[in-house]
Amino acid sequence: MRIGELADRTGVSVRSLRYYEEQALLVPTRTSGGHRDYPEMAVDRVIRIQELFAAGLHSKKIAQILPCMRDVDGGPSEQADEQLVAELTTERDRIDRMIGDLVRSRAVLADVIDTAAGD
Amino acid sequence: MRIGELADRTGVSVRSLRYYEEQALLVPTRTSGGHRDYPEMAVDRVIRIQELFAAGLHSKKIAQILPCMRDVDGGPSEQADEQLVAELTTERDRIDRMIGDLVRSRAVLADVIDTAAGD
DNA sequence: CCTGAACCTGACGTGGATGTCAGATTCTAC
DNA sequence: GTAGAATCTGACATCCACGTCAGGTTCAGG
Repeated sequence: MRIGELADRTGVSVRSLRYYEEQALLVPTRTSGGHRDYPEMAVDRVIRIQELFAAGLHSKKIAQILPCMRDVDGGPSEQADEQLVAELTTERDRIDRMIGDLVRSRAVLADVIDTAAGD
Repeated sequence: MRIGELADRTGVSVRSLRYYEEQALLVPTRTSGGHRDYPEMAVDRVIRIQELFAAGLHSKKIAQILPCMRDVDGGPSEQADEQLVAELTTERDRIDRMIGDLVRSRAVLADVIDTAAGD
């Protein structure tokens, strides 16, 4: 599919999709005229990439993770080496703390909203 | 307490604490010589601020939220107006989606780690 | 063909929290 | 009072995903 359609279907901007290619996160094939051509599975991949960005990961690390993901269409993948596993463990722990922060912030907002409404 | 001690006790940099003052998130009193002087409750407040930053809120909105928080030492507070409640509701929903993203990303990382370790 | 929509590359701009450095002043302990 | 640590102000630097604009090319329908 073309880049515009992928953008529409994922809610991600065309600019961002070009950025993903630049960062080697999602490299499409090209039509004879040079236009980007994405496969169906790109939709899922874009969503995963967005989730990983939301979790505070940088594009370089995402590029390392993607080939190690299991649920990737088209079979298994690479194996994370020792170095990467160590880094991902650190990231995972950071995400755990971050989830805690979000849950507490969520509660704060809900409380402010409720206090204004019910009171 | 002095800014350095507050930084040590919260894990937040001195630079950030000065930024919080600039943004009216946490305004300390001053010693006769002009040094910042923070009360005990500043420790909790800094932690709350960090959590709200982690949740993707900007300093301007945090500045609006802080006076409306219930758990603030020193009694109740202001009431969020209709406009603010609407904005906070949007933010709350965004945080809910973000938590979902983080949980899924966390699972992806854990899976990559496990796959590399156990396989 | 021909036109308008969609896409291309390349480059520069942006926002926001924070790092960092310089030069001056204040605090603390002796 | 004096040295050295801590703090002060002000300004500029940084990171990084993404916005945006310019000028040109490709694509799809009539």
